[in-house]
Amino acid sequence: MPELPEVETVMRGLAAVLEGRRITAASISRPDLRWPFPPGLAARLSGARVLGFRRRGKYMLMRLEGGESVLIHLGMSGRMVARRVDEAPRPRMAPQGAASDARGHDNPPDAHEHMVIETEEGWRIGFCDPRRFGCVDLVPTGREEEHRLLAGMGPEPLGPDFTAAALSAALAGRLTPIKAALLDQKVVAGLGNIYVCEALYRARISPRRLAASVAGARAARLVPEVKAVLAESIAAGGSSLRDYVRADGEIGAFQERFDVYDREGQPCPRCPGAPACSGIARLVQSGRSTFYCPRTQR
DNA sequence: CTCGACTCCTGCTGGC
DNA sequence: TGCCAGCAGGAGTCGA
Repeated sequence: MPELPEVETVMRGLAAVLEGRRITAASISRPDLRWPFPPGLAARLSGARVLGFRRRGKYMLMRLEGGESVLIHLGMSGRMVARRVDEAPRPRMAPQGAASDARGHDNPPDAHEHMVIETEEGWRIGFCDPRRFGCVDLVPTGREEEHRLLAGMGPEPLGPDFTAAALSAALAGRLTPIKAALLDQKVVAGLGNIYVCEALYRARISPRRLAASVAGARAARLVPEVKAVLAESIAAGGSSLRDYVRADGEIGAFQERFDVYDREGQPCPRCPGAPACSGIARLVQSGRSTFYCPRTQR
């Protein structure tokens, strides 16, 4: 489930292969993902040189020569798989080893590969998205922020605009739990379920706390923890859960460092042996799992 | 305006 | 050992 660090990692992988290169071929294998592909996408990609990449929240923007940028969202299951054109597809990477491959029921490696582009240097990039929650669109370069999916998005959490004061202002008056508010991309761009849980844990803030009450000292605690957990994850190459794989096919390592996410019942790293701490708890908020330490998060 | 429920989709997991 | 229900969740949409 790509969140900001995973998108950043994928984007860096793509940039290494595509930046400054010319796209020699592009193809689309179905009419839509979450929404229809823009008309003529394959034709507009073919022959264009890739000038650069940037990221906005969980969106990647690939700038093409000719004044257009490609907007890409990986959704929940999106992967970018890069390989040489003349290379056989590599088997899908199984998180627990190759055991499941032997049963023969697995999809072929290229299943759900909905968009493919190739470069003059012989690279072939496939966008796989089994659940098809991702999307691809075209937007005029320089006007990306006006795109309906980017307009109104909150500050970049790693940027200078994401401050305690800005967060407090965004949360003022909001009666929803802080957990839900941080998932709102209009409050801050790029956080998902995993990093919200991790940041709240680090900041010792209860996920159930009223968003509006996260101001002052609490906001001042939370903002640096959000930045830290994201920066650490990017440095580790993102986290890799289930079907998410980096552009280069290697899996990220950050999931080994989760303090709370998906660790229900395990000891809280912050209170080892504390009799009052019953370990990491799980609760469901707006239909999603939240993991936290009931003793130290208030 | 704000918030929560619902929806999309497929692969993986766990319980029987 | 195999089957299948249930869960996973980003984010737009809609109804209260």
